[in-house]
Amino acid sequence: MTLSPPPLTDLRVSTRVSAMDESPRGRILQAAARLFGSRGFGRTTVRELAAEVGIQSGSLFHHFKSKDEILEAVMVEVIELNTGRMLAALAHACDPLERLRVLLRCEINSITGDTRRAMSLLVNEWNSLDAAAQARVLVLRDRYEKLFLDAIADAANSLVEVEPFILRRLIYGVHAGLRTWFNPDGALSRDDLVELVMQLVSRKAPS
Amino acid sequence: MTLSPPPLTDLRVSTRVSAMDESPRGRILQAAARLFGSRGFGRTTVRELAAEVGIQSGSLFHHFKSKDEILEAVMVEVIELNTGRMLAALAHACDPLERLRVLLRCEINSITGDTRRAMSLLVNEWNSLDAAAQARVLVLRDRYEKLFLDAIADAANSLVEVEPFILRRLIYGVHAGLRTWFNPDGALSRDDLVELVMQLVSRKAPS
Amino acid sequence: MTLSPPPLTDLRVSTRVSAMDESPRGRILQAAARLFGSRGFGRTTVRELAAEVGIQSGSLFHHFKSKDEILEAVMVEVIELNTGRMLAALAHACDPLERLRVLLRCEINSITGDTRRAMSLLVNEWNSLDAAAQARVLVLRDRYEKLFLDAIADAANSLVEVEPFILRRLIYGVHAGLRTWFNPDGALSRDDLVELVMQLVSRKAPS
Amino acid sequence: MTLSPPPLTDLRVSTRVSAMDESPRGRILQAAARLFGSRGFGRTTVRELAAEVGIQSGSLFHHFKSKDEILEAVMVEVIELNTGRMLAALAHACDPLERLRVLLRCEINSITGDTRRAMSLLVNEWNSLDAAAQARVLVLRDRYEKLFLDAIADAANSLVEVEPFILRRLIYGVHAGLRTWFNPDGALSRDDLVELVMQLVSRKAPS
DNA sequence: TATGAATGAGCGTTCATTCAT
DNA sequence: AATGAATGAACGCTCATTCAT
Repeated sequence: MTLSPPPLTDLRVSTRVSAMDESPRGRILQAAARLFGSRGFGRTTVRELAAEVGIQSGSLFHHFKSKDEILEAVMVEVIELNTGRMLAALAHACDPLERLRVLLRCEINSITGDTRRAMSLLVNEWNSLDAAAQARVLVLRDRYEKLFLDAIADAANSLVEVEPFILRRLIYGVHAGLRTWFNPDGALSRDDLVELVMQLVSRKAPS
Repeated sequence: MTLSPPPLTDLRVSTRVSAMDESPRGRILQAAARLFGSRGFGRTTVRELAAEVGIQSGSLFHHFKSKDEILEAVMVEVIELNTGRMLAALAHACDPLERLRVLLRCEINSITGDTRRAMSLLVNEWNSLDAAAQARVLVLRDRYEKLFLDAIADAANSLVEVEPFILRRLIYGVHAGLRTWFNPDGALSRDDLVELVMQLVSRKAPS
Repeated sequence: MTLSPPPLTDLRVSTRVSAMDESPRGRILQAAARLFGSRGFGRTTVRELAAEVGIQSGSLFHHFKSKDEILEAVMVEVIELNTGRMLAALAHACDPLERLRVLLRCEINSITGDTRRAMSLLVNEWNSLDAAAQARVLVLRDRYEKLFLDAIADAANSLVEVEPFILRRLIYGVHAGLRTWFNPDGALSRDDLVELVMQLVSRKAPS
Repeated sequence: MTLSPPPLTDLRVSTRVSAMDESPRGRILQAAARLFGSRGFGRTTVRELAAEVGIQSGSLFHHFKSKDEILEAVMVEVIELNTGRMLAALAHACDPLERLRVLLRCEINSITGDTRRAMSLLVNEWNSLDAAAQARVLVLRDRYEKLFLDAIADAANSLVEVEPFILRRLIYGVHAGLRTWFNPDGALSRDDLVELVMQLVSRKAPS
C-alpha cells in the first residue's frame, strides 16, 4: 500500500453531500428524512413537511412531482452518499479482514450516525415505493450490497462458514437492529460494536 | 422424556390460541394480522379489513373501539401466544445452552412461520401505537424478552463476552432480518439457522 | 293504425324516470344536471354539488366512485329517458313523415324542456368523459341516433335529397342550437318549431 | 371584375391578421386558440400554454393580465378576423341571394377551416367569460350577426317564411354543428354544404 | 421583458368513525 | 350485533398569479 491514488471517490462523496445541501431541494430532503424517519412516510403530511422546511405545501411540488418522489430521492441520496463513503474508506484498506471491518464501521456509522433516519427508510418504507421506484433504487442497493458481498467473499477463510449472501443478511440484521437501541453515548462505542460483530462472524478456532 | 406433566403453560397457550379463534373477534384479529402485516397498518382501510372478515366496516366498531385498538390487540395476542409457546418449549429443556437454543428456535419459527405477519407488526407498526398502548404492550414484551435475557445470562459462560442485553439485541436483529429474505423451502432450514446463530454467539475457543 | 299494443316502452320510460327520483342517488343526478349544465362540469365543485343536494361532499362518494362517474350517469340517464320517450311516442305513429315529426317533437322537447340541462351536457361536456366512458355512452347514443336515421331513411322520398346521416346532423345542429335562444313563452311555440324544421327538410317541389 | 378599388375592409382584415402574428402576443393567441379549442379552456393550464409558446408561465402575465383575458382576446380576434373576411367577400356580391351565399361560405369556412378552434370557443367557452367580458365580446358578435340579419332580410322574398332572427339561429345551429362531424376531405365539399343550406332555407315553390 | 420559485386557495378524494334503523 | 348512509377533517396535489431578480 504505497501511494494511494488521488481518490476519485472523494469527489463523488462531496458531490453526493451537496445533494442534501442548503438548496431548497436539499432542505426538503433533509426534512423528509427527518420526518419520514420519525413519523413514518404515511403519517407525514406534505403540509408538515413543508412547514418543517418553511415553505407552503404547494411549493414542494416545484421541486418534486409527488410525495413518493421525495421518498425515492431520500433513498437514492442516502445510498449514494454511503456507497461513496464506503468506497472512499476502502481506498485505504488492503487486508481482507480490514476491508470488511471498514465496511462494518461505515454501515454502523450510517445507521447510527448522521444518516440514520434516511437509512431506516430503506427498510421501513420500502413498501411505500411503487414497483418502478423500487426497481430504480434496487440498482443502487445492489451496488452497495456488492461491496459487502465481495469483501465477505475475500475474507471467507477467516469467517464463519456460510454463504456470503447469508452472512451478509445476518450482519445487516444486526446493524439494522441497532437503530432501535444503540446509544452512541453509552458504554459501548461504535468501534466496540465493530469489533463485536467482527468477533461474531469470525471463524471459531477448531475445538 | 415420555410422561411430562400436563404443563400449565399449555393451558396458557390454548387460552391465547382461542383469542384468535373463529369468533367474530378472532376472525377480525386474524384478518388484521394478515392485512396489517402485508399492506401495513396505515395502508389498510377498515373497509378492507371488514371485507376480509365478511362484515360491514361499521360492524367492526362493535368489537373494537378503534382501528388502533385492533392493532394493539393483534400485538398483544401474538406476544402472548409466542411467550406461551416459549414457556411450553422451555419446560422440556434443562441445559442452559439447550434452553437458549429452544428460544432461538421458537423465535425463528414465530418470525418465519405462522405468526410471521403479526410478529412483523411489532417492529414495523410500533409507531402506529399511541404512547399509552405502547406502554401496555411493552409490559408483555418485557416478559417475553426476560425469557431471553435469563437464558443468555444462564449460558453466559459459553457465550461471547458481552452484556446479555446487548447480545439479545444482536440476536433479535438477526432474527428480525430473517423476515425479508429467509425462505423455509431454501437450502438453509430453520434448524440450520438455529445452529448458525448458536455458532455466532458461542464463545470462541481460546486461541 | 288499429290497436296499438300495450306499450312496453312506457314501462321503460317509467323505469328510467325513477332513476332520477327522490332517492339520494336521484337527487344527486338532478343536482348534477342542473349545476354541470349551468356552470359546466369543470367549474362545478363536488362541494357545490353536495351543498345543492344537502349533504357533505364526502357523502357523494358513497353513491358514485368519482365526479366523472356522476357526469356519466347523468348522460346515461338522460339518453335512456329520452330514447324511451321517443319509443313510446313512435308507438302511435305509422306514417313516415309523422314518425319523423314525432322524433323532432321529442328531441325539441328534450332540448328545451325538462331535460334541457342534461341534454346539453352530452354536447358541452363530452370531452370531460374519459375514453372508456365515452365508449359506454356512445352505445346508447347510437341507439338513440338510429331511431332518427331509420325515420329519415323511411321518409327519404319526401325529404331533401341528401344522405340520412348528413340530414340528421343538420337537424341535430338546429336542435342543439335551440338551447341558447329558444324561449317556450315566446311567439314561436315548440310545435311551430317542429313544423318549421319539417318544412326546411322537406323536398322542395320541382321548379 | 378586375379593378376593384382598394377595399377599406381589406385593411381591417390585415390589421386583424397581424394581431395573431409572430409577435409574442400573437404567438400566445395562436397557441391559446389551439389549446383552448382542443383541450378546453378549463383543462388548459397556463403552463401548457406557455410551453406551447416556448416561454415560462410567469411571462404570460407580462402580455395579458389573466388567463381570462387571453380567452377574451382570442374571441375578439377571431370575430374581428371573420367579420373582416365577410365584409371583404361581400364587397364582390350584389344579388341578395348571392350575398347570403357568400356569408354562408364564409361562416362554414371559419367553422371548419383555419379558425375552427377559435370559433368553437365562442360557443363552448362562452361561460368561462365573466359578465363584463361577455358584454364586450357581445358588441362584436352583434356586428357580426348584423351582417347575417341584413342579408337574410334582403333576401326574405326567396327564403322560407320566418323571422330573420329565427332563420339566422337555425342556420347558425347547422353551422355550429359542423364542427363535430364535417370532414373537408369527405364526399361533401364545403361548397356542396353551402348549396345544401341554401336549399334548406329557400322558399318552397308553391305547390 | 423574462424568469422561476413561491404562494395559497381550492380541488377531488379518502377514510375512521358515528348512529338511526 | 349488524347495517350502511352520512360525516367531516384531512389528505396529496393543482394551478393562476405574484414578484424579486
